Amino acid sequence: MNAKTTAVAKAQAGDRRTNGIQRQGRAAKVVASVLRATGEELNRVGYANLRVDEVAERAGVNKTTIYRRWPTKAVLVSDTLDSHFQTERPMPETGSLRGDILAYLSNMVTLAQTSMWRGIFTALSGRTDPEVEAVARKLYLRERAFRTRLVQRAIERGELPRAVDAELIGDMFSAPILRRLLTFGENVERDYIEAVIDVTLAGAAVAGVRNHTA
Amino acid sequence: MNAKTTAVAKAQAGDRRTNGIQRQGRAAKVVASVLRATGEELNRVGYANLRVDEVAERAGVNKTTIYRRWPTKAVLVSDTLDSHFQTERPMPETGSLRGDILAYLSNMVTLAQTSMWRGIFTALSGRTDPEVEAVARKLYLRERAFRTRLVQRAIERGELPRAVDAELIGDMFSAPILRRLLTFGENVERDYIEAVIDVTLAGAAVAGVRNHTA
DNA sequence: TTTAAAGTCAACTATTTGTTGCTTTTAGTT
DNA sequence: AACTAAAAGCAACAAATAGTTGACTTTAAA
Repeated sequence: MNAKTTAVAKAQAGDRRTNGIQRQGRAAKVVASVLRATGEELNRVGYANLRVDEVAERAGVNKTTIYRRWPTKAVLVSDTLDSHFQTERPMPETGSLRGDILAYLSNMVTLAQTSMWRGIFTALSGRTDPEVEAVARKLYLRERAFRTRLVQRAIERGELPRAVDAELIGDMFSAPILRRLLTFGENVERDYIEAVIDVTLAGAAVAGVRNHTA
Repeated sequence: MNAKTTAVAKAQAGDRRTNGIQRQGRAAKVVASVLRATGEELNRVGYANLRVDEVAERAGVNKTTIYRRWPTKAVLVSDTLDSHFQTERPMPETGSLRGDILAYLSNMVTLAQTSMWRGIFTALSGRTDPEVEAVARKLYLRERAFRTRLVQRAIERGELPRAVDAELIGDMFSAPILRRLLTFGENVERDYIEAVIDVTLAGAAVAGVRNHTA
């Protein structure tokens, strides 16, 4: 699926007539440049209007070069998204669940304001190809797990009752924010974020919150 | 923008040599057939892969006929969405806010399971054209206002404190459900819906929930 | 200096959106 | 029943863009 991986693997294999791994410097430069250009174009025109020719031009590279590495536009975008989700975000450590959630959501809103991430968010909303959908799903599950850990820790510290469904609480404080960020690229004010957190945590604190099975 | 409206207006205008409104029966049949076919194709292949030729074939109509009424694919889809949002949904009247919200969300989940609405939801997520985006925004605002009214009524009945932000509460019980429905077409179980409602209402009941400005 | 991987260039195919001119059908009017 | 104008059908287009191919050039490592 990932043409870059394929190319690297082929280079590493190298038969008798091959002199080992080569051109890594040049290849790395091209890959980095194309992925960056894809992200920028994504931001400029969105997924549906992304033109491979324009990505090539912005990257200072020939269209053919892109097609030799990435078989389709979908794979190119999918790889671009992937490359930006490599870095694991650090778990917030503010001392309170409320502070941790606020840090998590503020970080998300900040990211959504950078041009690169706007492009990525655009692609995630407008996805229509299986490859891109797969990346979106992976990211979604990763973020959900991250939020669940955040809440679970707080339960273990005794900040919330044991009966609380950590995954559900994670959904509840993130969904209204994500919906506004992703659906129309709306800005989200800090007051709104805090209000969402307050209602969620007040609701979670009430004993007897039932578990759901999912 | 809406080519159908334009055509009807032209027919009604009618100069000396025109014999008034004509062919309404035929025109209506074609419009209905094309809009239905568009919804069905939307469900089958999604917005990005929608082919006007295939819509025409499914509608039993020539491609040219579609282009004469709807100038672009985006307008066709936009009109299709519009035509399915005409009917105002009745306000639930179960006697309690919890019941009303449950009815509202259950109805939404049920709609999302029909093939026609799956298509519409697909288009709403994958929108990339201004016309389609405009319809999506209109629908979003309408639903939000509907939910706000639902909560506001309950506040006036004394079910929730006056200080509660009705719009925020509406966002909070709907966003997690909509996110699952729209983002990946996931099914949403009744337990999950009830859990979301319980946490939201418990949180809202706590006095001193701050208002946000938005 | 040699060599093979990787990039460039230009020309190509295939698909799909949207257009145009002409012909045919249809439903209301006479 | 014949007439007429709107609207549908049909076939042949143009334009944009994804993706391909083969011949040639550049690059970095041995």
